[in-house]
Amino acid sequence: MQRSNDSGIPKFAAIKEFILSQIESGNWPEHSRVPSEHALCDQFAVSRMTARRALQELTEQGVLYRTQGVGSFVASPKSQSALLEIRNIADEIQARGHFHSAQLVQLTSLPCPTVVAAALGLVRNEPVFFSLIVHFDNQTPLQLEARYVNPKMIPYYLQQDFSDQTPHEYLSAVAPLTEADHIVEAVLADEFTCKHLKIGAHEPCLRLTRRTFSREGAVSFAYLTSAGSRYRLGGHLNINPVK
Amino acid sequence: MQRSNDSGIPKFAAIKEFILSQIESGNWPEHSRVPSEHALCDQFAVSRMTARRALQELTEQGVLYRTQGVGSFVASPKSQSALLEIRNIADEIQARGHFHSAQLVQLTSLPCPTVVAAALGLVRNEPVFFSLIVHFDNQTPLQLEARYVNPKMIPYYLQQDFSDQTPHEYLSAVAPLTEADHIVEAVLADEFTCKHLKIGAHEPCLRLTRRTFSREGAVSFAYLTSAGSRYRLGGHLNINPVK
DNA sequence: GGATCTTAATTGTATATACAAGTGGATGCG
DNA sequence: CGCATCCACTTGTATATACAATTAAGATCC
Repeated sequence: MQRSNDSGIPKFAAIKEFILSQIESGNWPEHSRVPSEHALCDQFAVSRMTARRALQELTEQGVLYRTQGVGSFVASPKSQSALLEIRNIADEIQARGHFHSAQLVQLTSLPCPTVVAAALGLVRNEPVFFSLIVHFDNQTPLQLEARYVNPKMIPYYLQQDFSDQTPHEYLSAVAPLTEADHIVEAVLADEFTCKHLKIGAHEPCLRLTRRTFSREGAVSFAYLTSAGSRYRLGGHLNINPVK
Repeated sequence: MQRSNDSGIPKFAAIKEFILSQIESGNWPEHSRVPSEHALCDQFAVSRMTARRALQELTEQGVLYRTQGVGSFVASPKSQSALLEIRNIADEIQARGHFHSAQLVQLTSLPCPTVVAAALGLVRNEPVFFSLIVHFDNQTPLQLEARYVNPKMIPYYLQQDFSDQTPHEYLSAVAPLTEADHIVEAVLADEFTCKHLKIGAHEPCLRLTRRTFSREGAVSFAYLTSAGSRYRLGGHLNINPVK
C-alpha cells in the first residue's frame, strides 16, 4: 500500500498527529486557521481525499470546526466537560452480580400533572399513563420508578405485563429511543418514597429525572429515585479519546 | 452535483437511512450481516467510496461493527445507556448568566488519608497537597470543593494564587487532562459542609467525587459538594445521533 | 486426518479527477 | 457611496481505479 513510511502509520494519521502537535504546543491557538485541504496536499504530498480525511476526523473528534466556503479552524478545548454514563438500573444490578427484580405497585391512567404535560407535550389533565415500580437489588429495594407515558405514542402501555419485563425494556422495544434528557439531583425522600424504599425520613436520595424521545416525539417522563446510602452513579471516561 | 434525487439528500445519507430502516424494522437483527460495500454499490448504483462512507459513519455511530476480511454487522443496540455531561462549575455558573467567584479557605500539605492514597497511587500518610475552596453563584455559596493533589505530578500547587484562577483551570493548564472518573451520590451535609455552604443540617447534597488523570498518572482527587436545593446536574444528549 | 497452500471475499488506504455549493472580497456601475 | 456582480478560495459530494491487508473456507499434499 502507499504508506508514508515503514512504521505502518497511515498517511492520514500522520497528518492528524501533525495538526494535534501544533495545537498542543500552542503554535495554533484557539480559532486560528488550519491549513486548507489543498495546502495539506502540497505539504504532505498526498491527495486531497487523504488530507481531507485527517481534517474530517479531527472535526468529528471536536478538535477542529469547519465551514464550507471559509476554512478549518481550531476548536475550543473541551477539557472542561466530561461525560457520565447513565445505565439502565437492571443492567447495573446484574453487572454487580446481583439479582434484579421489579415489583409493580401501580399501573393506571390519570389526569396529567402540569409538569408532566409540559415535558411530554400534552394538555394538563388529559389522560396520561402512569406506572409505579420498585426495583430490587437482591432483596433490597433500590430504586423507585414513577413513570408517565404518552398514550398517543404507546397506546397499549397499560396492557403490558411488567412482571417479566421492565417498562424501560418494553418502551425500548416498541419505540426505539433516539434522545433523552436527564437531570440528576439530591433530594430528601418524601413519605411515599420512604415507604417503598424502606428508608427513614431524613435519608438523602439521588433522583434522576429522565425524559425519553423516539423519532415521533416525547415518549415518557420518569422519576427514578434511589436511597443515597444504596446507590451511586459512577463512570469512567476518556475525556479526549484523541489518538 | 451528482445527487440521488432532487430533495438534496446526499447519496450516502440515503444509504444510511436504508440500513437504519432495515435495522429498526427488525429485518436485520443484531449481529446479522449487512451488505458488503460492493453489494451496496450495485444496489444503489454508487461508487464504492460512497457506499463505504455510509457503512463507515454508521460504524462510528455505533450502529454497525466491521472486521477487515470478514464483513459488516449490526451492533448491539446501545439504548440501555445514555451519557450525562459534567461541566466545570465555573462554566456552568457563567452559562446561567451569573457571576462566578471562588473563595480559598485552606491550602496546605497534609498526611494522605487512606482513601486518597488509594485513588492517587500514593502511600498512606505521605504528604499530599490539599485545597478547600467555596464556589459562589453571585453571592450564594454553591459548591464546596475539597481537592487532594498529587505532589509528584504538580509540585508547585501550593505556590499558586487561587484568587483569580480555579484549581481546575490551573491543573488543566499544567497537566492536560486525559481521563477522569466520576461518582455522583446523594449525601447528607456534614457540619463542615453546612458551615461553608450556609445550609441546614438535614439538607441533602449532591456530591461529585472526581479523579483526574493526565498522561503521566493520577493528578487529583476531589469532592465537589453542592446543596441539593441549589444545584442539579443536567444534560440533554442524543442517544443515537443518527442523522 | 492434519497441516499447509491457494483463493475468493471483504475491508482498509490512497490517488486523481470532477463538479457543487457557500463565503468573502474585489470589481464595476449607477 | 451603495449596490449588484463576479471571481477566487474553500469545503462538500461523488466517481473510477488501484493496491494492501485480513479472514475464512476450500483445495492440496503428506
